[in-house]
Amino acid sequence: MQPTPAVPHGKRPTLADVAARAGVSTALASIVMRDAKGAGAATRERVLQAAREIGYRPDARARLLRSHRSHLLGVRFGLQHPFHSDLLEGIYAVAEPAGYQIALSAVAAGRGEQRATDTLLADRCEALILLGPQAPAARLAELAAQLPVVSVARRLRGAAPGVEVVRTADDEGARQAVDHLVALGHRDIAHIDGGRAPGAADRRRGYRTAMSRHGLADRVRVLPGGLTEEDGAAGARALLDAAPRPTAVLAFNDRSATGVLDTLLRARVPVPDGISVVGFDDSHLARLAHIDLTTVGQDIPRLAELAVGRAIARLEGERIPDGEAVVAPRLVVRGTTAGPV
Amino acid sequence: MQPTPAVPHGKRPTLADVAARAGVSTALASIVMRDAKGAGAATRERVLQAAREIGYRPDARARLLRSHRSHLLGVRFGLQHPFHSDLLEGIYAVAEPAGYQIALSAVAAGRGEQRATDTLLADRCEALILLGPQAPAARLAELAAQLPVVSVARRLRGAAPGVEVVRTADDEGARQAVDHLVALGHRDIAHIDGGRAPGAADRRRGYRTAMSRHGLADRVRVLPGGLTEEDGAAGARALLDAAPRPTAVLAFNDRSATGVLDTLLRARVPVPDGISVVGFDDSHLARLAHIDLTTVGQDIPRLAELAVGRAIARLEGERIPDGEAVVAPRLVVRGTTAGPV
DNA sequence: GTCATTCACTAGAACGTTCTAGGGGACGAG
DNA sequence: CTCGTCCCCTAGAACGTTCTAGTGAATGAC
Repeated sequence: MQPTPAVPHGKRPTLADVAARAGVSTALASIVMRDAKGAGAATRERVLQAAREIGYRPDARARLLRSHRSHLLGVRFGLQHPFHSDLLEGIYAVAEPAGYQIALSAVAAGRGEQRATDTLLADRCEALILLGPQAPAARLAELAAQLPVVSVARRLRGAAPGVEVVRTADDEGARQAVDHLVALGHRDIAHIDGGRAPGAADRRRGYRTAMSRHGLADRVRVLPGGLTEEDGAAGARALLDAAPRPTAVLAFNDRSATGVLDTLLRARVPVPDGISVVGFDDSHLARLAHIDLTTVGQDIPRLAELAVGRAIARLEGERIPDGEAVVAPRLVVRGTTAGPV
Repeated sequence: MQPTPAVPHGKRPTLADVAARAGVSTALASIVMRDAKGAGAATRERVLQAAREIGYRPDARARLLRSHRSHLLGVRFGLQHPFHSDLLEGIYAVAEPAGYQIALSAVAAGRGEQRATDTLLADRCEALILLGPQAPAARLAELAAQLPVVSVARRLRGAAPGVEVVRTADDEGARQAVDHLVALGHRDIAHIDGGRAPGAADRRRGYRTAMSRHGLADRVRVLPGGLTEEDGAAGARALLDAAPRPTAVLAFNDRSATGVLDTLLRARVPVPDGISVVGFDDSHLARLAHIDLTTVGQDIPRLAELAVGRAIARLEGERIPDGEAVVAPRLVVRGTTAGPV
């Protein structure tokens, strides 16, 4: 027999039940459950015992209702973004040890950002962490007037006062990729971009300036792309027809790079000996042995730490260094890059 | 100027504020906010106007604290499973129109199933929907003694009384794949399995019985695999060395199948003309034009609908048909299967 | 012996809602 | 005119917890 819950269904045990069973006041029971000081050792044990026996669980709602602080961080994320899942891992890892709970709200088909935000606000979150928000800056500013808001992985140049921004230095990442390729001896380096995706403009710019800095401004070739394998594949097909054919490609992200690799493979162009390929994100995909993609990694744990840190800092009234928190990316060299033949 | 929230920070407006501004009792304001009957049209408008002006938002916690029902379904999911994300899409789509809110809790590194469950219980969820739970059946049964529990995509043969089970007929899916390949003329059909992954045993069994039913028991070949691209790639390498080389492969899932495709491509074995490949899941991956994988699709919307439906049925006291809810999969024929040469 | 201090504990209010019970007024039926 | 109904509305309790303000006893300082 497992320890009988003693309360079959319907009404769950309350603090008053615990107190009654232990023969103390609810206030004291509360003290014990919160592990606050003000209770004797013997009584403490007696209360805990009583709680265990009747299977008591504190009611988070009542608890938050009464306490002034809720210690609850609302995180809004997109269900279809593996990158967001990775960030969430990091956010949990930082927030819970810091004494903050996480309330999740997903953006899904038929459940827009606004809707997802509303439930977080209704849940009395103290601050909002928005992963890759798409809403107009004005809307974010409006939110920020009500509570601390952190935008992760979306650039907002001054357009949304009060919103904390945490992001990767996308331009710097593109620069690192170009530098790496140039160091290997490449000169004809193309970029299949991410269109209007967040970060795409910065990566495009980083690619352009890096090329110029190497005196390769005339070799700049940007192909319109997007964030899926499909976009990468289409870009690669366009590249194969081009003359002169570039010897290296920087894709917008790993998914796109996978599409590039696939197209090259089908066209019997060896990688990296025929064409070098660089991705962006260092996703699980890139690490797979049979893909083994050279890519620009985002420092996800650091992004998560900064996001949570800024939110908490704002809540606890600390002054925060002005401006965005920009995290440096790091090139991960694997098997898809080599010198040109 | 945007509509000034009138409450800068700290204290958010309460129902009493709305009532005071509209010149009515809080009870009446509550009626209006809940859209319940018992308020005149003019007053209703006046209250709504007041609420709008001061930027009032109902406090979900206080609301749930008072009402006997919370109409809150707790959903536990794994951050690293795209399949769970897809299920969540479906769950939101069904639950919200039915008048139920969703509380999410993620299983992440350093945040086990137990911990994830605890927060849901503390939030006073009325029922739990667990996606791919790994906990021992006894633990699930223990939970089920406290509140309705639905396990999605994990088989529990009678070991956890009180737990509702919703899952795909994995054996049937494997059968459909084999039937399709046999109809195309294949006889040497291999299976790269999923090891200990949920569903793997059923798919293995389905493959075996289908082969037998076609009189191909002596052609059965099961290779040890897993759920990643890597596992599929390894299995494919083993197949290429085998004699006689099979003309078709059923992979455990799409990720595995992608690994198979990659290996075949590298080995210059044309697909489908050299070897046919079938996946499982019909993930986004499979649908990509340059992969175009024939695969067994799980009916995700249906799984979600059943999961939510069972949870709600249990809550509202309806009698539920005995046994598991098993959803039929459906073969999606794309470009990676054809007759043998 | 008196006073302050500390400690273990308690009564009761408070958090922001919803629910129960009921109070007036208007209206129609008899 | 009286009664019953219906409609709009309100007072006050309740939900399960934490917080504030204490109470009484024991301890220690002088």
